[in-house]
Amino acid sequence: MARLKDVALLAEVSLSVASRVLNNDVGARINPATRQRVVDAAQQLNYVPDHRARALRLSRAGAIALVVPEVNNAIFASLHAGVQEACHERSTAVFLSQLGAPAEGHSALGGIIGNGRVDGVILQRSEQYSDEALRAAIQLDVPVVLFNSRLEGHTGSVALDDRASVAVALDHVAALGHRSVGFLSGAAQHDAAIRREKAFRELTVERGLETRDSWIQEAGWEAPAGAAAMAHLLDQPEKPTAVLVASLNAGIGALHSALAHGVSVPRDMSLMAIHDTWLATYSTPTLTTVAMPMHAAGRAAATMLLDHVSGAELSDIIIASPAPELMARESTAAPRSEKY
Amino acid sequence: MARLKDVALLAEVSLSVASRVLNNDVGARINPATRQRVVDAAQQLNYVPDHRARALRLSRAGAIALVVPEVNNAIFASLHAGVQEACHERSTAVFLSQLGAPAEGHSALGGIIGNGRVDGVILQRSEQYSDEALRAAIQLDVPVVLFNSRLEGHTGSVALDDRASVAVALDHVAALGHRSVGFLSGAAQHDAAIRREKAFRELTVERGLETRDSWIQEAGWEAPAGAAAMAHLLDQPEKPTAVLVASLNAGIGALHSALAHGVSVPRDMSLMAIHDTWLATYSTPTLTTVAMPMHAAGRAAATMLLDHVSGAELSDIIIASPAPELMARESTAAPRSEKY
DNA sequence: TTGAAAGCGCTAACAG
DNA sequence: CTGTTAGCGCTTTCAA
Repeated sequence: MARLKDVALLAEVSLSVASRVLNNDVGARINPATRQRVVDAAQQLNYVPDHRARALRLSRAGAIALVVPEVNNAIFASLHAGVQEACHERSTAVFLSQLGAPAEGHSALGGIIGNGRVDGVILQRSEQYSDEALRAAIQLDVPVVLFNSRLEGHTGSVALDDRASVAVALDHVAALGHRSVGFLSGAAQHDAAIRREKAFRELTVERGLETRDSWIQEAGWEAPAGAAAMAHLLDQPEKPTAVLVASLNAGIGALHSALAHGVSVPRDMSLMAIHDTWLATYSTPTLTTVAMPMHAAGRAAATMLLDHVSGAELSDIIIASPAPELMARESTAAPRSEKY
Repeated sequence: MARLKDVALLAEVSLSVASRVLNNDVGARINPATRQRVVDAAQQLNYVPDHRARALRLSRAGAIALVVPEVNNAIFASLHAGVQEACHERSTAVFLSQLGAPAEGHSALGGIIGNGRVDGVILQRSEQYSDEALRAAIQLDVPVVLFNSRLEGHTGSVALDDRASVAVALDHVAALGHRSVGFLSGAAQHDAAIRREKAFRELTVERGLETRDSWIQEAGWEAPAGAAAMAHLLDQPEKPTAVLVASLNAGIGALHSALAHGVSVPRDMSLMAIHDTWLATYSTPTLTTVAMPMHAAGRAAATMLLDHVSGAELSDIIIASPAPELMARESTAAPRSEKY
């Protein structure tokens, strides 16, 4: 492993000159010939700066952490890609970590990202976190940007336009002729889930769509929760003709549950979910979804974080563009009772 | 941020004593009272060692990277968990990274894990990598343990018992009464795919099951490839009554494709896949799979890597236990033509 | 335009 | 049993 010392030696300059050349130090007036010698030497020795020493000296890790509740959830694929992209442009590495329930939470987060391993964190809140647990978990020595979650007293968040996503879905089923619609929401602890449910209640009224408390079931984000919520909904004596699920994996669970109960989708019931991944095109029937701008959100979160590390202020923003987009597939159709 | 210096000052000891106490230096004889003072001081100041300084001094990053082709593939969930578990026990952080096609490969791997950011890498080969591309990508300054792949001249790998997994699946359909079986394999470049296909060809013969070259289609690991391979298979004038898919996501794609072509599963065709994730229980019909010991494999890979960092030799091992386990679900049944 | 030297925070000889 | 000291490899004043 070539050290800076070796480069300096080969180029016959001092350490400091070598360092300044290799860092493109702007204020440094270096003789072009000298500069060239250093560059050549570095090239020849295949020099790569030692990351640890740099980090120590600069008090900068050159890396950030992206922390999500479930690494394997495909929803995060494009979020991750967006973060990577923005960080790559700024020569920053991205570490992906999983942070589940609060129990393992506090110490785990500290262990992963504490002590200067990273310069900042983008945190996607697990639905198991209460506000208090979340607050405790982010008491770190590094800046935290929350993804699609806000916290009283914490500045630094990037949120999706939850209301718009619900509107897109409701417009779709309304246009298909549905008059009654149910909602399988996220966990009540999660502010994004609360926002989506609130939007659902308000927007159904606005559109003159019928809904009921018993048609609004708490589901959570993953398939088992979605399946259970759908089962509850199907227990009701009267059911809506269309159902919106707050998250895709829960939607997959809800679809399975509906089919297992003998409900034909979309003949008996239209089904939609928020978020779009490859899964939606490989279920049978394929699932109508609302694609959210996860890539842009990832970019925005990473950019905000890196700017902050360089001195800028954190802020709370909503990603309104690109707008949530309807991906119409087989799981939605005109309600059976509608005769034309 | 409290430094070791502050702890030493508060405890009224020298830096070295503080360091030795806090590192539980075994050979160090420290007065219990002194030790206690240091521990108390550290506690009181909420001291956390600076990771960068430690890494520099020890030439150890205290972290490893787990590199997979597709972070969001649920197959890796338990692999990841196993790695995490083993690393946690050794106070090592795990960074999860994605490494796709070779183009972005070499530099990407270097950027992620080069320069002392991690002490080693567990690498799950992407099926897009040829042996040469893989060899180029792992020319690093850190040890690499390959997961479920081997490379001529490279020591350090943990593989699954591919042959056993195929055997379990074939035994299952043979017991159900099937006599003809097809196989949607992985990419031909990938040695694990080659092993599974070889095992398939040999074991069908052993069991007296019929198969044909045209029933063995290259599929790859993800859903689109599985769907395409199934479409090809269904193009054949004669078809097997049972099909094994080499990987779960491809199996989901194959299932979708079969249903879309009007093939009823399992009535017209039984379908199985290797690897088990939540997806298999939320498709309709649910998918019969062979669960592989991914958790154990993850533990083994991490343990081997960390042992190596501490001086032990790398080796090439196969995880034979727990053995591949059949998860019988709805997608397999007795063939229709079998009359009882 | 270049070099010498200090020191980031920590650990590990080596002395007491 | 405890303290002093020399760096790990790098960047950055400060001086020449």
